[in-house]
Amino acid sequence: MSSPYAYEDGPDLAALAALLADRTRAAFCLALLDGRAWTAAELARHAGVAPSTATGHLHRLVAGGLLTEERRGRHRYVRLAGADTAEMIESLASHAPYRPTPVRSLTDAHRRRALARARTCYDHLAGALGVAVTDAMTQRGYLDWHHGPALTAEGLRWLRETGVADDRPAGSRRPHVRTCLDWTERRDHLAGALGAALFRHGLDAGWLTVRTGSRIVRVTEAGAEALHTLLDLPDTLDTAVTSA
Amino acid sequence: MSSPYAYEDGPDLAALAALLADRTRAAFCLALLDGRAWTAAELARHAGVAPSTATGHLHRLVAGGLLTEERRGRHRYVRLAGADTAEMIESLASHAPYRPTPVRSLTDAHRRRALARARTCYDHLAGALGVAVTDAMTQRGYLDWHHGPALTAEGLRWLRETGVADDRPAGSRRPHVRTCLDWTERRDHLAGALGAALFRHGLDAGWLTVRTGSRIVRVTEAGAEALHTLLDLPDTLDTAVTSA
DNA sequence: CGGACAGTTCGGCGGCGGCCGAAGTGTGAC
DNA sequence: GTCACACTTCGGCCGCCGCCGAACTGTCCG
Repeated sequence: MSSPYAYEDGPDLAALAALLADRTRAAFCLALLDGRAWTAAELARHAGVAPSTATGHLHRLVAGGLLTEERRGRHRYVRLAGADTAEMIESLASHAPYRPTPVRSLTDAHRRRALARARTCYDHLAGALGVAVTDAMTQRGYLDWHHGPALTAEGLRWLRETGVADDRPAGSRRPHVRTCLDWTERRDHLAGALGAALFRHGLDAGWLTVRTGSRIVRVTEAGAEALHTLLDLPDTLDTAVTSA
Repeated sequence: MSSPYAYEDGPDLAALAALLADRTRAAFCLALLDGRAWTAAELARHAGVAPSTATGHLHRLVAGGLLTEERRGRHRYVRLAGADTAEMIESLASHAPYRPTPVRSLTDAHRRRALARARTCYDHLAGALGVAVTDAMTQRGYLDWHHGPALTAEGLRWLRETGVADDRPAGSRRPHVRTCLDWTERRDHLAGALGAALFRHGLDAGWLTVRTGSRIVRVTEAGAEALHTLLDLPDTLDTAVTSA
């Protein structure tokens, strides 16, 4: 019993944590939370390290199962291994201390405000807008939190009427309704398969747009109108949503 | 944009992960998942390091907010900061690779089997028994997974009849029904406030016992009978539950 | 074929951090 | 008062690992 680590069977928590315990690798993972596949060079530039350094980090992350890679020609595309990985990272991030950084410019300030207002969280909506949508769905009786988050019968009807394609693949083990702690709002927003379906619908319907390479979500005019009629969200999303 | 880390505002994922990225600290946290308060010396012996080494690690964990400490006389008691911290660690552990260790003795084999059969997971039940209870509650219609885990009306009635004290403190933000990935079974078991209430009731009613300093849960004779009549679990828990 | 470019491998440097033992501080028991 | 003991602080050792630049491999394009 006394020899060091001898009876340390069980999950190798330290090995997993070590993958995220480096600033550069953490920056990679946070960037990849946008759900896209990035190339090694993109990530290297993003984190401010040399390509050779990025290579090593990516090897470790892929070997550790956090990332999957896809070689295409001379490019190495890399993405998060799956929704569960993304949710693990988000959940970890929501427990992590916030690192304040001085605002360096006007565009920087704008970028941050936009990110706090509405952004993607892997494959669903986050930020003030994500929380607002979740709240509105609750208030209108589409979500019930009494015994954990759940979709109500009215919610199901509402989804059908709205035309949200919420069919889960039969074999999928992904939870349907799930919450995800929003790290700017410090409150739950809707995640899981339902959150993803909702967000996908928002894109398909032309309510939301996302610029490639960014997590910032913009609401179109049609989107503002839809959110107003469907969920009573204020038209003046820019101001109203930001203040909350 | 290109200066390293300059725009790295946001959650400091790496700092949090670094706390868990060391074998000794990870062993501390996993041990503390039993929900008890441990002394520094106990943890040091458990992990096989010198007391002076443990001191340093505990300082970091407390400073990082993962642990809280309580000085009493010449002892320093330390415990997980809360249920959310415990759940974060459990969720991380369930994603971590399993580290196989050779079985070293007969008692070791017994200990592992007992741990896989039934153990505590911070403040609720885990292991094969935890999963079996969750399954039985689902099969009898007490839990509904169709739209995320939720307690049904029948489930609520059953809890009342059984006498489980499931009153949540009014101000609590802790989720009521929650799942927790079991790392031996690789399936969900019941967690959250409900899982804790259920486990507490099992202890109070004399159905379950836990030896101090261990996570192993034993089912009493009365417990086996109760689980049989209440949930149709087989009497022969030792054999039946183990095989699953 | 040659040049541009993405990614990789390798060697070497530097620093962080985990480990210990020895010595020191405070608490509790007798 | 004296001893035992829990914990702490400090100094020093050692190894790991993150970083880079330079050289190399392979792909795409003209």
